[in-house]
Amino acid sequence: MKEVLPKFDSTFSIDCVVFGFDEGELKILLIERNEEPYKDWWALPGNIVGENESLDQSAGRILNELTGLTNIYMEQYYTFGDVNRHPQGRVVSIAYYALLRLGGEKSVKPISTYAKTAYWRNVKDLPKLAFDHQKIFEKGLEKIKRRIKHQPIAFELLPEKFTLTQLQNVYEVILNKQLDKRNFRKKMLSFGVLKDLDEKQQGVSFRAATLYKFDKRRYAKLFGKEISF
Amino acid sequence: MKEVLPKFDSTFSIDCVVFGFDEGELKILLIERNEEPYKDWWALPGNIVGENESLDQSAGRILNELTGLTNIYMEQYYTFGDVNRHPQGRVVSIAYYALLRLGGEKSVKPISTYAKTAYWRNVKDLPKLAFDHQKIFEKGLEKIKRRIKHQPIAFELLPEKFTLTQLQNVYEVILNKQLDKRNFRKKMLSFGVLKDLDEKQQGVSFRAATLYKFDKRRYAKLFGKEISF
DNA sequence: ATATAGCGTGTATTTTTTACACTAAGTAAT
DNA sequence: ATTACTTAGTGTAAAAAATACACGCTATAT
Repeated sequence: MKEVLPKFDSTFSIDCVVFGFDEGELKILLIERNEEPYKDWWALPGNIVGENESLDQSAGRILNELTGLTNIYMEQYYTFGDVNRHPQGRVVSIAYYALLRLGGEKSVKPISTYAKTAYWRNVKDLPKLAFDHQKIFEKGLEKIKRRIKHQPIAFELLPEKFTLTQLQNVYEVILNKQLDKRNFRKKMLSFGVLKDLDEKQQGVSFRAATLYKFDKRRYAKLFGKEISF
Repeated sequence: MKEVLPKFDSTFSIDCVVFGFDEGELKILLIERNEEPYKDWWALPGNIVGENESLDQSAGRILNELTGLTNIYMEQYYTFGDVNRHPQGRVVSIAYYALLRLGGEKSVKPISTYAKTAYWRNVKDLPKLAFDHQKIFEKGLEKIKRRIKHQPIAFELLPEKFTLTQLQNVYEVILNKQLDKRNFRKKMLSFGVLKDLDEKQQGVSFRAATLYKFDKRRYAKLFGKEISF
């Protein structure tokens, strides 16, 4: 059976742009490579897809190995296949972006076997990246810029309970522009997918804001009625 | 060098959803397979990516082999990588959609070495497809539904000179809903990217409509000012 | 001359988006 | 307790965009 398919010296990998939102900044997770090629360079976390893994599984595994977390929100967005993108042979890379909650416990201490270190870096201040990872990152950022206008992905970057100001910050930093506070709140609340928790922020040194929660059930019921930001 | 990369029994292919618009209908190009697996089944045109081809090149080649045309508008939109999607081994498939002008000369007589036949089929009346091609098609259709609202892709489905009614038909058939004629025209013309050619339709048995052309230069100048339909 | 089929056009209403600034509430320091 | 400070929370008016809606015009065919 198998011999029917031509085999080249080729393989495929997954690369992940892992976004996190922390202290008003949009960050991504970079690793410092420990192996050739591009040893000691900064790179996006990624890996070869296993023989018996689907692409989504593989991306999930890579994120789990890196963060210890499961059930991370992620989405495939583009596949990079230039012939010479990898110096050691033909490697087609399927890119995923992931969105992570950093708020609160700051739980994400990246670990990885194949990397020396892993750090969160502000997307506005990235080092030079290995391979074509700069391009992969840029396309990923573009993608979430577009998607945040229609899909409720902003919540994936926030703790379960969040304030409207925090939510607005996420939109502002991803869309890279200031939004009007009153208009933002009016519109956001008008979608009817935010649940007022009758609860206030804790531990802030000023007036505490109301906490909200994204109401997935309500959103699901709106069935495709796209949020249009 | 190369031995550093693990090699599996794996390869990648391109599959194309080739859209065409003809006589008010949205169609795609299907081939009848001439080889195992799925011999005699209908399938999306596709092929293995060559060793020294980028993905875009490969998609271009496949389309060229099939239609004889070059410079077809196409766009990669998703990669399908379930472990068992191909019965003969691990084949990850990168999907492209293509948009073709069928109007006028009806020039596209599909040919292919690896297919018995190729036919245009209305998207509303597709046969059972090989592999996971149904899924690939559906995602492709979704994609252009979404994209036609923001990008000037409708023109790729029309001859260079077209009437506003034809343009409206493209939107209607892709969005799968009726649009108001006056509102459509008002909005479409307001973008300022249609050039009135001072020319009328020929050979129609009723009042001839004005022909328009998509003005790429003007569109490019609007730089990202997205059309929002 | 007449029938026919699609072309081309404007206005009023509703909805959505935008612009804009002050008071309230809680904390921290004195 | 008073004060200073910082962020929360709120409404309205104007502008822009989206929608709903119907008929005379024009070229062709007979």
